[in-house]
Amino acid sequence: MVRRPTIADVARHAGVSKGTVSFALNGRPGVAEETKARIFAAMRELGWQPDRQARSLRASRAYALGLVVARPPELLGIDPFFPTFIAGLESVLGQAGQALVLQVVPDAAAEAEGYRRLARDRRADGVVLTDVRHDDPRLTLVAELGLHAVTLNRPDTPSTEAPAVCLDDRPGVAAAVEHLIGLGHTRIAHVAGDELYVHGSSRRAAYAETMAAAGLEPGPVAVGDFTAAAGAAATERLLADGQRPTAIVYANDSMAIAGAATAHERGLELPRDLSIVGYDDAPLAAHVHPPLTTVRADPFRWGAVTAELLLAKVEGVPVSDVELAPGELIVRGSTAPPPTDPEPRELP
Amino acid sequence: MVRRPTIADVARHAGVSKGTVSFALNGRPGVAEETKARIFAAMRELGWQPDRQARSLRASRAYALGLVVARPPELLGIDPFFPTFIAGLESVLGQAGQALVLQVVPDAAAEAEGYRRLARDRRADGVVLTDVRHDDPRLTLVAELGLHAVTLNRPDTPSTEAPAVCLDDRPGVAAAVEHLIGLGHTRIAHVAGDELYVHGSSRRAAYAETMAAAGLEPGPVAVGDFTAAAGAAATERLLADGQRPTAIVYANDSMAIAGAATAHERGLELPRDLSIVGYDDAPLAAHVHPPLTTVRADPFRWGAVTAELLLAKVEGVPVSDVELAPGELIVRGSTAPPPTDPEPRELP
DNA sequence: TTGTAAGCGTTATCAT
DNA sequence: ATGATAACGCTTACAA
Repeated sequence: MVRRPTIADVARHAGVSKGTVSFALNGRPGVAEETKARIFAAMRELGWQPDRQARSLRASRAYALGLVVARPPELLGIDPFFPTFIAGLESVLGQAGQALVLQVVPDAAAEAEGYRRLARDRRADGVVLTDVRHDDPRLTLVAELGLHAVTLNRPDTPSTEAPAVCLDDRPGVAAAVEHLIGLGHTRIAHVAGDELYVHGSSRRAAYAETMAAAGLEPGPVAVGDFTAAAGAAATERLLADGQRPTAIVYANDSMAIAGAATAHERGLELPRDLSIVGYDDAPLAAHVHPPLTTVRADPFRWGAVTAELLLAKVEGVPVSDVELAPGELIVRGSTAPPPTDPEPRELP
Repeated sequence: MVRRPTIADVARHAGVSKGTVSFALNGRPGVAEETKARIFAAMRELGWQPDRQARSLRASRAYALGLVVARPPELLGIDPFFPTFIAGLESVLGQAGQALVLQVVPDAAAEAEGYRRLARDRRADGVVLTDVRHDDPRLTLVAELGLHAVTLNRPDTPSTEAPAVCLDDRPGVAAAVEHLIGLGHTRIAHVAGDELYVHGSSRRAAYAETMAAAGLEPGPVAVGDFTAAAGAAATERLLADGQRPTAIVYANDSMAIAGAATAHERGLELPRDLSIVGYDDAPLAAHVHPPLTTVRADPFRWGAVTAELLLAKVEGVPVSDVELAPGELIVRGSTAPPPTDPEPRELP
């Protein structure tokens, strides 16, 4: 570990003062072209880069963004969203010389503590708020903490402080329901995600509205919490019902895959006896039996755009909400016309 | 945003000098009990906490650990390991007032660049090396960069510089093979992970050794890369074989689940016609059809222990390798005795 | 156009 | 036992 060169070394090498080097570096007016060239040559020669820690102290900036992920352990491993979203964030942050500081915590209380730590230790200049909840308390929290923030999709009480990066999940769910209706289904059930979250209830609303728009009675709805176990339990409830649905739209792929397994266990054959649709297009979706019809969003791009927006906001650029292209329906083998007999066959 | 108090404010408030406050804070000898009490009272009263950025500059430390995850996008979303491992890291780092800076990159070249950035920007004091490869070039890289490091499992040329946190995957794979042998299987195939990685080849070796120890011919081995698509393709190859295996041991759950779907497509019924075993116990493993027999390690604990070891190393404490309890076999519905007819039934 | 010097908030080294 | 003062490496008034 050799001592790394400082701005003073560069200044000495170029025969100028520290201040001049700083001005040249940051492109301020008032440095002659010729000296500027000499300074840059010295920088290259010494391999000097401004020290981030010194700059951080001086500017009181972290040059980093924060992300606190609050997920129960079972949900963590299966959600295909986060890793790809983070890769998207990173694709922008890396270029910008910024870092991502990540926290993974089990629940909402620990999450709040996470934001507090981020602010107290000046680890991040801004944070990304994912999994927006109804009346989300984090909006006021981050405002108090003086952290810049952006939300993924709009909270129900939009904050003027935190712009939203929106990827509307309703068109995808609507397309799924319409696809099933087009196949001839009329008894279409829904396994919703946790209604605590905006994306849980917006998917549910899209389902109900699309059914209603087609003149169909919105079928039974079972609420899960996005985990595979909840998807299995919800499917149990729906299938035990007298008027068994011929199709089920799930709020995510994990629940859909677990639901398919549950249907299998009950002796149903998919998609002959039951059609199912997921949401996310998880990497496994194409590789289960039958391959899962689902909705594919673009988490990578979502991450990239989120990073850009938040960085701009941190820099003081005025920003406003961004709308991304909605996810598209990917039709695979888990959907087919409903059974032809007027009444669904009895369960064995 | 009110100006936060500095150590000078505390000193003034307590009627001492900055130096004395610092000594009291860091528990150095040479501060009278009575003044110490006065100083702590002042700290509490003003709500002062030492500023991390100033401390970082002074000590030339980041008070953070780094993790660079290099994964192809398809593999990212499905690997149940990372999120839980990170949660484990976090459980220790949070307590210790440290942060985790994460990078997610697509390939090995970007990964090296990631470590360079971490070091150049002084973002992390140490890094975790996951997915250890044979002749892993990262060991010398991080040494050059002056980053402390620990590896997950031992590289084949163990570095004295970077201790390893080991969770041997061989006993789990051996238990899987023995379980199948106990059920009466003799033609047991293996779908290996990428042989580039130590955990790819160690699982394969454990499979082969256990077969040999039981006096069985190690069956065909197909190599995948841990993705679902590769698992499906590998399974195709194994099933197309004349002497079709009656059981397959996969190097991870993603490939196993995809393999099960492939077998289904070919008209096989699981576990009657084919038994399969995975590795990881992904959250979905218990919720596919049939529920997957697999090996469960403990990524959370692995993360926690890794963080402890790496922090100790950063602090200059002498450390050595740590061995964790190996994963255990979880028997579910995807394994059963082989078909009774002497020859496996013909494929339709 | 350039140099000087004063911060940013710590910790460490000297005195006292 | 405590106080003054100088780093750490940068940015930015202000002077020249």
